[in-house]
Amino acid sequence: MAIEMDQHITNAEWEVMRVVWAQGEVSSKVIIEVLSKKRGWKEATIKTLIGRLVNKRVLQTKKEGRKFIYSTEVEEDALVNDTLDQFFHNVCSKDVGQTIQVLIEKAMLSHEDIASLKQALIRKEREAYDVVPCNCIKGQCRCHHNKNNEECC
Amino acid sequence: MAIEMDQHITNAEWEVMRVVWAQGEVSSKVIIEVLSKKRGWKEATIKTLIGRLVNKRVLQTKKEGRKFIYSTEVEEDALVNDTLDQFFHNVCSKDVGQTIQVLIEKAMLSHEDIASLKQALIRKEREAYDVVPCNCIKGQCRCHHNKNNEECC
DNA sequence: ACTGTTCGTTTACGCTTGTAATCAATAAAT
DNA sequence: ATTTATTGATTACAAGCGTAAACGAACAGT
Repeated sequence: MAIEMDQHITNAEWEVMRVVWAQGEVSSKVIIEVLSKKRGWKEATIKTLIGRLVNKRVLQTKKEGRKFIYSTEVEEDALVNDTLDQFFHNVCSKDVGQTIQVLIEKAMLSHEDIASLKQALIRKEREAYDVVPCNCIKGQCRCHHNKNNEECC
Repeated sequence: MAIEMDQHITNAEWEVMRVVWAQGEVSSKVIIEVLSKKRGWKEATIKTLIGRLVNKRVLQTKKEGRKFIYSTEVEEDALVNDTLDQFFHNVCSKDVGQTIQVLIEKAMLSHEDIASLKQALIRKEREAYDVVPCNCIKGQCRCHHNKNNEECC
């Protein structure tokens, strides 16, 4: 990721970011058109969101006449991956495999996706565990081996 | 999932939930022990979080003397999956495969996990797309085929 | 030159969240 | 019986968030 993404992007802000990612360089006008239609937000609301993203330096601005063109250095896939990483802190490492499986089952995947995922799994085999070590602390995980270890379970 | 999970669980609340999921039936005392150690939270803070979860009816209570035993009907995997589902609304369906791949690459997986994921992929092949249809609206996605369609791209 | 429109900025406001202190009721200890 | 500890409930409070109106400067149209 190009920028220190300690920034938290809220749900409403994601909508704005998606427009910026889609368009690359974009005026507030366009963002407002897209989102007022999609979400029924008032112009003012969308302006607020843009303003907040600029404050957080997630959006860059370039003056063009009296108005601004917005863009971002934050890459979409980087932010998606970071956000998911964050979330997976809430899940025991032993359960991640199962969780990914549910994702696969629910996703719409192409043949190409599937081939690529299979390849990834094959590569993964080289570093696979017999049993994935649990990363939970004692008291926060059901697995209860290793009871005397601070690092659960 | 056993209960209508329109409920939003905040990050801080997840910590409490993980204790409840780990223990099944648990007193505030234990929750406080675990989380004050893990997060350095004050007793009062953790009580607030428990109280909020009870208000949201995410936690059930059973009186035992003057104190309560807490439990939940919300299942961990259901909540994890719901939350991920939610999040994936922010991602173009065409990109989900790639996103899952990054998850796989970063995850710790067992041989068993991998075998199971492979199976899931094989099953998935039967309903695989040649090209995954994009579910974004116009203006929020880079893929620009089908320009005249409201449902992008 | 005036007027309406556009667009960024400022202000608003109630709700949620993280973090906690205080209070009140009860139980335990002396 | 009085004191102390436990524990749930109430109150607090600043920051973040969703949603938006109002303001002011600059532009566009006439």
